[in-house]
Amino acid sequence: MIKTKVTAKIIAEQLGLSIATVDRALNKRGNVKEETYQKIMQKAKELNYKPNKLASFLSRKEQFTIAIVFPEYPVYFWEQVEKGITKAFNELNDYGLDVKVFKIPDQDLTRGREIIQHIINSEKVDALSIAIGDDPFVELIDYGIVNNLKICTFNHDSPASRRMFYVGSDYRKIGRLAAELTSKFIGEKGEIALITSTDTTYQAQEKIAGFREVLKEYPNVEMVGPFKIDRLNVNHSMDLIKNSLDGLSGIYVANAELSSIARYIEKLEGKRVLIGNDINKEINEYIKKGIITATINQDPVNQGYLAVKKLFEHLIEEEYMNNKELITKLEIITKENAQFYI
Amino acid sequence: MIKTKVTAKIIAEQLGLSIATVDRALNKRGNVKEETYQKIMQKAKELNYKPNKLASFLSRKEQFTIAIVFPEYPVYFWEQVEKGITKAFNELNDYGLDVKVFKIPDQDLTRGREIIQHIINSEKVDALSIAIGDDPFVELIDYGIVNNLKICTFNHDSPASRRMFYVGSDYRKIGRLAAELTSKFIGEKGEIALITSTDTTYQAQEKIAGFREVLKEYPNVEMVGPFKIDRLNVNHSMDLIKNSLDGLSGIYVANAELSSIARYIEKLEGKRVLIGNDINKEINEYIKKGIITATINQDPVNQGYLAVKKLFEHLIEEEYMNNKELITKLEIITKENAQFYI
DNA sequence: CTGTTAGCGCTTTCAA
DNA sequence: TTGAAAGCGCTAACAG
Repeated sequence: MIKTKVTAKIIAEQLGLSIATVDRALNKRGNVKEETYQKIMQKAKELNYKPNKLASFLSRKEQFTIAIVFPEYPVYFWEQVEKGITKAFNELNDYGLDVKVFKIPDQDLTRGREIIQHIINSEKVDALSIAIGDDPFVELIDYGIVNNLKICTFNHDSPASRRMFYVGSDYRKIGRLAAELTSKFIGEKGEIALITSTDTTYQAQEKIAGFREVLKEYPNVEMVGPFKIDRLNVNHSMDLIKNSLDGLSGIYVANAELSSIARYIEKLEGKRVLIGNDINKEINEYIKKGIITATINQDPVNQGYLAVKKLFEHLIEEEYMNNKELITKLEIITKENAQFYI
Repeated sequence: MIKTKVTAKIIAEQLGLSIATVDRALNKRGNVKEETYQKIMQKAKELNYKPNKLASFLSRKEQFTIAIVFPEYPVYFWEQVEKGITKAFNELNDYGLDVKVFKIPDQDLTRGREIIQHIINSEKVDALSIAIGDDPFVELIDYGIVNNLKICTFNHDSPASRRMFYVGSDYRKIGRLAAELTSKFIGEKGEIALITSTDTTYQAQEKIAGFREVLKEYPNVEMVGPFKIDRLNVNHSMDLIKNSLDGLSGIYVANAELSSIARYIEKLEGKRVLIGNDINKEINEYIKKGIITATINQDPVNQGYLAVKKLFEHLIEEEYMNNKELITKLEIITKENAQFYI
């Protein structure tokens, strides 16, 4: 049995209409008599018509440009995000997508503002994905939205803004998972230090809050800290809290200094559970050595991928998302499954 | 600056040639004078020409059919695999892919042989993905290969056959990861029971071997078992080993009866670490209750997706894979990240 | 409201 | 060894 593909042409022929009319009906572009419209739609359903995306895109010859803005630090994390961006680009380039990547030098929010401002004003971009933020960016995002840009945030949300959607982790859940893992690995009894960074971001706050929430479920586990570590001077910061670390069963490192801290911990006496976030080669080495017990991965590749892909789908109106949150999954990495993430 | 897309036409114009000649050169289809060929290739590189996949597929009008054969049991696992298959189908249907799904009734290898035999003889299929196996299927696979079918295995390999590649877990690694997790969760000290099924498959053997390997790294952890559980009579089988379970710190369930066993364990006195494989709603409930500590996920959706996608890429000769293994990742699921997998 | 026509970028005859 | 022409399935003027 030969299966003839059902195309708009087939429908047109069977109904004695022109392809143009069929096309107008199928795409609800109006200018079709109600009666004809019904006939076409019915025939389409009857034959199980599926429009061919390739042909559609090819003939429409639209071009879309998505700009994507994110920080540089920590490098290993954003490199993985960029892999996902590249993956989405390769997948969608033939469909008319162009992607422009802007990396913001470490912590330079002013530069970030300038770049975004410039992108909006250039009017050469259809959509924008932003991973820097906190409050000062809300008005900038809204300004872009008013100027007809489609904007989403990723990795780092600005919920107060009018961005269309957010792609990334739920940081409270990271904290929750960290608390669960650390508690279970220390045998649900003992003290856990929470280490964070000197700058108190919303994300860091959320992690701590989540951590505390879950610790309540473990009556014999206590948290000490949070201890703030200066990322430019990890060893010194650690020296300052060294005494507090004695007798602890576990440590959760909520900032990006996991490997430096692992290096420091390695030299200390005694064994303790060490949990952190994300992964790179260095972290992997400490996992192999048993210094780091486990790490929580934010699926950075997928974050980059979705930040582009979902925006593109939004642009072509395939999926319409307004004020949604696309929470990416949290993966637990230990010695025996680290190979899959590195 | 307006970026003109570089198409074969542009190259042709700039070189004063016809599109046909340019196309022949670009696709190395011969019948082009060496000199002309060089000119074209150089120009293509100079302009950074990238062929448009959509146009290429549309004009080539090839159709491919992939058949995919897998068991029904355990249902929740194969449902997830099927989701991945559907995802790949939806993604590639416009490119000319058709997928035919064959589910083999529980354990009925004879039926499996018949179906595969029939698929091969029908000559209506270009490629075949098989997830049932062990030795008796080797000659069947080789027969298909001889008959010009592209064949891969997934989830369940037949390494002795001439299949082009395998997509799925490394079962030894599952066992290894299970041992690491259980050991760490029990505080690296105590006895762990390993529960498996009555039929001794290669996969089960591998898991056990991996489990033993890693336990050696934990001097204070001992394994008891493996205990074989009859899946049609879980409670009875459990009753038989109930006494051995007293005083154990942990249990690793390597078969597909995790939720039944969790239900049984729930009623026992005392608390122990319980680790298993895969996830469904019922398993998730026991994770939430704290009966199941963690479970190891084989990424079934991705297995189904890749089993189709990679075969398709092989068919269109985009990626040529011979005798390769595509090992899918192992994910650790606990209470606080289970929501992402259900 | 409907149809005709040209064209997206590439592939494939067929003829020169 | 090269080129002209038709066509994949859909869309977008434009004319009627």
